[in-house]
Amino acid sequence: MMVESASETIRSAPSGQNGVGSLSGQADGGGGGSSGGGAAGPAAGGAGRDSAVGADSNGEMSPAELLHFQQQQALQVARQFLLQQASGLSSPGNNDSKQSASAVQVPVSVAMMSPQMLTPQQMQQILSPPQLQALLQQQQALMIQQLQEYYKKQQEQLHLQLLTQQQAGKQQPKEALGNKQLAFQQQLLQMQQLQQQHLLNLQRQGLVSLQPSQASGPLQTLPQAVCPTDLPQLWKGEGAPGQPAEDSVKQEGLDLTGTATTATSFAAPPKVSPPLSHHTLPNGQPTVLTPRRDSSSHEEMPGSHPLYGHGECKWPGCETLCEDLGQFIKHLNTEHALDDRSTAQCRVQMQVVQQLEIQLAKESERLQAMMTHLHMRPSEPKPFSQPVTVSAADSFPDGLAHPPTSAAAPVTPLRPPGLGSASLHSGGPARRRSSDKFCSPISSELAQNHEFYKNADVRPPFTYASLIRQAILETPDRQLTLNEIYNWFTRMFAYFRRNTATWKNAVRHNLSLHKCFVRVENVKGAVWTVDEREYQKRRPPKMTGSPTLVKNMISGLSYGALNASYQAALAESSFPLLNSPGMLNPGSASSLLPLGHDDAGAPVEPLPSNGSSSPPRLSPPQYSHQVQVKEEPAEAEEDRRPGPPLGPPNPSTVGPPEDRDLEEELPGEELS
DNA sequence: GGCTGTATAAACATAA
DNA sequence: CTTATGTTTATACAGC
Repeated sequence: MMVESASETIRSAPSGQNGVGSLSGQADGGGGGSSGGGAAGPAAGGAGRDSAVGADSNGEMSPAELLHFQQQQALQVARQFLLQQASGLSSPGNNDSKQSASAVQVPVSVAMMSPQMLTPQQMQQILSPPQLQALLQQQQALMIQQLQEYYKKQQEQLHLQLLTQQQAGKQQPKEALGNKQLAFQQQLLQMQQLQQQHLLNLQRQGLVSLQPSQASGPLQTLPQAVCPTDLPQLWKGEGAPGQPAEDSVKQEGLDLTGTATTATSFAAPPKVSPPLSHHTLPNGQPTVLTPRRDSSSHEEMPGSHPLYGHGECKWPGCETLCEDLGQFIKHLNTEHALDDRSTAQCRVQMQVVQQLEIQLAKESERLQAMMTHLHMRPSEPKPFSQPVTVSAADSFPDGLAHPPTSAAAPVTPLRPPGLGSASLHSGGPARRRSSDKFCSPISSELAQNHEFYKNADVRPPFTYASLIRQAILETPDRQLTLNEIYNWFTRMFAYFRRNTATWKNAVRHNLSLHKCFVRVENVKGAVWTVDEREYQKRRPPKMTGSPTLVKNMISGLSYGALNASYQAALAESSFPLLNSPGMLNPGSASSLLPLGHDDAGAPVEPLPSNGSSSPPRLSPPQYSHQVQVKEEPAEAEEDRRPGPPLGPPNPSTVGPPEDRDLEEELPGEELS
């Protein structure tokens, strides 16, 4: 093999991988990645990772860095403070608890994802509290002041412009006026973006070092919520669908809060995001990721206007169609001239934006609290005293792959409960067989960590097959085209927003390889469906019987200190059935192991909040029915025996005909 | 050490 | 011709 050189010519992704060890490297520390050459793998991977990561991932920080981070934190705190003031929801206690809580998480999630950046929480751990506090207070005050000042100035400026324009009135040539208004609009937009940016920054608390640059790339700083590749999307959201600015905000909000918005149609940039590119931008600049055309889409194009998109005016409440920019400008000048009405609308819009921002802040905070509550043990971070270094090194041998991306796609302070660490630990690819089975409750796990996977560049601990299945099952029709599957992947997992060539190939490979995936010719082409029976059938003996497996997993997961609650969480996520989802009781951990079967019970899997999918899933029989609906290559007939549409599937193959509602995760006990 | 399941990579085939 | 979609084959790993 040694196809490396060859592959390089074919696609950027592969080459990047080998060279940098993004996917493969991180996967198994060279295991999978080294496929090209057994011996060489590890070595190469190791070298690459060391050199790349070593520089910036070590836990130690220079004084300068510390200061930088402090400032960043101060900035964020200030922003938050501002917001809270605005919303009247100042809850210092809340804030504190949140921070301390996140501090605990940091080690794993953050460290793995962005070794080179410490979160404020971590900073706190490193610095002495009094020190930090003094600094923070100082800077906070400063920042707050500055921010307030800034906003004030902006407002004044706007006001001024409004006035001048009013005076200038229509006396000026239309063009001039148009320009002025344009400038005004842009400024307004800029300001809004700035504010949004602040909010977003707030959201990705803990992350820093993104240049708070201004207008140049407002949204670029909103990392974790949006993967670089999604930016265009976001912008489109704002600029295209003829939505007022508020909508864009909403979108972002959605993103942040967890709904799958971004990648809806996310057209993965055709093989353009080799890991390498990420690496080159440790600071999170997504530039590389965004192909020219993408970036251009949101860059101010010569002939574009923030209030003009998709041929129509995007002034709030106005959807007048305009042939071209010129016409639009005219329209703008006539319909939205500087009058009381427009000004008022402007103000309203500002308020809307503010409200949304506040709302976003609140929701974000709530989410944070929820996550920390559910996933983290408020316990002391003692084990992580040196989180970054340790975890980065331990769990992610190749930390390299992550930093970059994480930088680009910031890291969420959250971390997948339970499995999260597992996945992180194994790092790799869904390559954890056990995880697969064990994770069968994928939907539940997914539901719980939906947010996490969506934003964090962490490889989900599921096999491709299970992911594909999940994607398909989440659909009302239970069928998806290949492209839709791709989209689901990118939408649900930040991880799959890169290395597209690799995982897409894997997806296709899996679809073809596994009998459980059935291709059905449809009116609009071919779609893929899941043959639940096959799927269950192929599943290996559940780990029910093999405590060792479970044990191993846990031990493996607990790269060190896994406390009971954590384990509980882990177990919970793995065996949702046993524990009511949502509540983890530490004590339950022990009970989990025994339980066995992931599928045993059933069902209830909380669906991903994204709702797009139909929560109510069909029971197995129905499934099969549906699946069969489509005619299909009779080939595997005997195997998958379509069985009567409704009738109990073949007993032999399908254990519980009656199926409890178990939906997907059914049972595997049938076999055993 | 053999099996099995999975991940990756890649060569091909085929249809749009 | 290019691209997307599918199929297949080969190799490497991990767990049993």
